[in-house]
Amino acid sequence: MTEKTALGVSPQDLPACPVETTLKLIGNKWEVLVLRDLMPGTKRFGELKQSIGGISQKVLTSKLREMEADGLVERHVFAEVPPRVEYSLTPLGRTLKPVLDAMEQWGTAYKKRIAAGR
Amino acid sequence: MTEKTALGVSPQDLPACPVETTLKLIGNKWEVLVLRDLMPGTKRFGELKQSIGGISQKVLTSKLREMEADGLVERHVFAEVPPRVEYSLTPLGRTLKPVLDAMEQWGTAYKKRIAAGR
DNA sequence: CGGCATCCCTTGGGATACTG
DNA sequence: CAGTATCCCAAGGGATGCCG
Repeated sequence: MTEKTALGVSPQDLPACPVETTLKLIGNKWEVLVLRDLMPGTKRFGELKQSIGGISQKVLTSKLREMEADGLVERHVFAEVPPRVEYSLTPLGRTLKPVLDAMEQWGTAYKKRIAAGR
Repeated sequence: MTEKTALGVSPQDLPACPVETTLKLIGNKWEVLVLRDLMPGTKRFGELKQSIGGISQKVLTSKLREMEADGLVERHVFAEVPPRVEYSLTPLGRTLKPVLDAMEQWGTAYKKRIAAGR
């Protein structure tokens, strides 16, 4: 890794194929679901854990850290008792909306197909 | 699992969220890459293994079987010596093109971003 | 060539307990 | 509440060898 950018990503580390590049950032199921749940707006850690469903807090924490390092997610800590931490998408993270939308549309169409018995 | 369809998928098994439904079918890195490489057209097993890159034939075989069971991929065996097996997308598989396109476009834009040092 | 079968290892990821 | 720290397990996935 040479010549790091602000995001900690150097261009040479990225695969030649754009699709693989995307997979590097959101190739994991949990990452996609975090994206989906933050797309509408800011959420607290606990809310996120609940809305994703079935994720342990250890994994959620690690995924959020990765996505933060990749510049997709922002973390805001409030100096309160009890502590409050809010997560939101960065502008870069929000640019992934078309991908999420495509997935949502396909899933919807697919379910109609299945329901129709095809 | 009750009332199975021709694809072996029953509607009740699908998550309520369309995005999760899509993830069930192509939530894996390899599955996305198989899709990408079959999108242009038919490929033989060996070609696929090469073009995907970094996948073992055991994993490729298992992923192709899964995708075949899900109705995304078709398998054509030719009775020749040496044997030839060709894989192609089904009409259903081809409907995933918008998702792949969205990922490709995002990856391209992201790499420009990184190259520009942002 | 295109598989299975087998062995084996790394990793993702869950559960629990503890802390600021 | 939002973590960190352990422990532990199951699954993903690589390598090799054999077969039709």
